[in-house]
Amino acid sequence: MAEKIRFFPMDVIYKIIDDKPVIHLFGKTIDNKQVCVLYDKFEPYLYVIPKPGTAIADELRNLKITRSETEFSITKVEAVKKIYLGKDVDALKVYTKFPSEIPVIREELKNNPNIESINESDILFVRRFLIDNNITPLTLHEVEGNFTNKKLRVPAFQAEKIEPFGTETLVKPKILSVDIETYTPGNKEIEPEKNPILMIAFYAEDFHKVIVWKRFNTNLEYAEFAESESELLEKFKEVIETYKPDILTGYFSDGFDLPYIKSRAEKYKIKLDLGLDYSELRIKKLQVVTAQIIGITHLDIFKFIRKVISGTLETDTYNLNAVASELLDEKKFDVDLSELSKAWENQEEFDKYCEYNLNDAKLSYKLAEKLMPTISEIVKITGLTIYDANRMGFSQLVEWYLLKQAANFNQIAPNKPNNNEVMERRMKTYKGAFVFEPKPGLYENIVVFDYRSLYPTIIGSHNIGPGTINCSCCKEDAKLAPMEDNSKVWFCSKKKGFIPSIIEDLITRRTRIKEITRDHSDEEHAILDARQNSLKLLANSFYGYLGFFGARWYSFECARATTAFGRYYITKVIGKAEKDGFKVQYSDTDSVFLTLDGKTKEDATKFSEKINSELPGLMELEFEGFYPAGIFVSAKMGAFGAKKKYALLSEDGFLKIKGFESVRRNWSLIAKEAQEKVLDIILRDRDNKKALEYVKKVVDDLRNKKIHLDKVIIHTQLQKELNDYDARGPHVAVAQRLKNKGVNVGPGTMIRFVVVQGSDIIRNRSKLPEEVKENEYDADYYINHQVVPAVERIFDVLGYHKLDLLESKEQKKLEGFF
DNA sequence: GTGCCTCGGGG
DNA sequence: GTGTACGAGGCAC
Repeated sequence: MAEKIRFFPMDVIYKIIDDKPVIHLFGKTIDNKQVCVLYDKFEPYLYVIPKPGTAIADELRNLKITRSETEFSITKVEAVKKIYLGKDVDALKVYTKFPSEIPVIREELKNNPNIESINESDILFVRRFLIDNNITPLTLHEVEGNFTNKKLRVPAFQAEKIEPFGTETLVKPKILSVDIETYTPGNKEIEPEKNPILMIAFYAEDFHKVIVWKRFNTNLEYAEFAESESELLEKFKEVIETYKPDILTGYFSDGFDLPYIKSRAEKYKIKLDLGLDYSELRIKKLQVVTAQIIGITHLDIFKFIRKVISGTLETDTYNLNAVASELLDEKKFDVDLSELSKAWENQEEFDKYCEYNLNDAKLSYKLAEKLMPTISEIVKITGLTIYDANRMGFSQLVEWYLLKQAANFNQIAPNKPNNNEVMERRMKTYKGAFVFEPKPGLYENIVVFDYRSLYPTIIGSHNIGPGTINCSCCKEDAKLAPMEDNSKVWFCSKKKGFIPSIIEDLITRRTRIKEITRDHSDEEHAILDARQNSLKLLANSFYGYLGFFGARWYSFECARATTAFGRYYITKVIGKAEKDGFKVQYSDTDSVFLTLDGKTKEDATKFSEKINSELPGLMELEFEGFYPAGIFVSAKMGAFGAKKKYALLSEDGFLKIKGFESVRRNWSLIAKEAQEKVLDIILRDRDNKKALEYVKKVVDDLRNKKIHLDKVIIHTQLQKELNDYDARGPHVAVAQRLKNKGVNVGPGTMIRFVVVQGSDIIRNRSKLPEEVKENEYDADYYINHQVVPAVERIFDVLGYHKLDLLESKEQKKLEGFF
């Protein structure tokens, strides 16, 4: 009698058992128990597209290949009707017994003159299985079959049938976070062959532990001792075996913790057979190192953050401290790691290192917990396992989403480019977005409009994709894309293409979620927000994907047409706005800034309604906001190119500042304050004189040392190791002195310093705030290198000169000489 | 510019 | 494992 169970798949592998490939789906049952579902009825295949007018099915059926005394053969050939890049094709689905036979068959058929192309021969067996059976990790499935005995750490269930069951998602996977500290004498290189692991911290919701292999006096209840490093490693194994996490996480655990543990275990000949199938922790060294445990999802939260989240973060270094500060508002403990090795030898002050170790594990745990909704959504959209999604960038995520959808849309996927194609693709460039530079100045009554998801909606509305470009069915009466070189590019107007359909689906799903989000509680809100955000990230990646050299659905002309349409639509708004009597002040890619110029807000609303009534499909010009006042500042054309610099005052009194240095951290507080205050006075009080007087006051206060020391501290983050700096700026010099004092400094360390009076070069006058007395700072430095540069360009716009700022009441005459 | 190499993260 | 990988920045030429 067959039984039914319901479970959430998490990790998938296959093994050859009894001369058959057997899919193993590790996951969690509905009553929260680990399980492994086995399925042995899925067969490997590839697609062959024969040349028109040829018949090779029988030839294939009889094909026998012998390689190193093994015979490979095709088990089955099915004729299938498919769509390949927009064209209907009669393809052959060619099956083999084992997945490993697929590449052999492909190589054998590669040069067959009757074959147009061989496709989908490089899609991994388990991914093929998930796609073809519509199985999405982390969502509920019903399985029919029976429990069976297998040499696994979890119960095995032999399945006859596996089907998705509703929309339920695994809510709370058991996450265990790991972090190690190692012996690194002299703060030198990390050498796993030489140096032992000293301690390992674990952190989970209901479980905190630090294991150390030297005894010391402590009251820490979570500290546990091992007698040796090898015992420490055995205990590491034990913790994972008994805690049974669904997800093992760490910060850069792919590249550091797990490989280090593996290499120490090898030294002691300890088998790390943690896999739920008793397989060993696997470290794969390709271009990047990865660590995998079968059945337990290894989530390297650092990798996910760098690849997927980084674009939405302020920080530009992705070390644990910086990321935890921004996402969790928590920091690493301030512990000098270079002292760890000494403390280890002397067995002293060990509590703080244990606390440090546990805290790091806790931070990674919290990051994993916080990002779970986003990870989970990406998994549900793409159908990849967490493990796979964790290690992919956006172009790969888009591609796997397309591969999953291709099956639903009866498409055969294009192949990846070979080396030559990649090289050719890399060479090609094309024209990007339209930018209308603002004239520096102060403006009133600014209306901002922007196109919602401009590129995704263009792709959808204009049916842009490699399957619809320059179709023969529309050739005669084609509506051409507005290419800058007038080249003839059009997209099918009779049939919706694969990529445009997919992207419109993403956009409408996101819109629907956004609509219902506000009716939900906080927790549900966070999940829905993660969903809509993941959908947005993915939709926004399509345009880049079309122009990405490694893409299967690459199309240079499609990417080029997308920006061409983008320029067309934004310049259309500009043209119409001008015709209607608005004044266009600024525009970039998908947004326009207009001044009313005597017209009313209602006129502006009507204007956008008119535009919208003429826009195709999902395209929409959104009213972003109305601003009573705003200032555009001329941007320096420096090494970074033209920067967009403006500040707007909203109707409800908020300042919106873009591109000003005040958002950067390596400015003293006094400079930031001065800049914000000046913008505030100019936009809110509309009193330029008052702003000028304010700056003069700050300048005077600095001269008279009335500004507090705290406000002149400059924060700069070290980007690399001290020895790697050629240009030894002030922060590097200060860091060097810190290091000489025995403080551990390195990339990511925030250096605080104050410039003091004197005639020496700046670097030698940069001191730690603690070393400086209240009135020792160099007023002239802060005036000329901080405050004045911060506001100078704003006053330029108002017609004042730099000298006007410096002219203090007491020193008017003196300054005049400069 | 082009090509090659290193590094990020971790201790 | 039906497989393939990044991207930025510095330096020499």
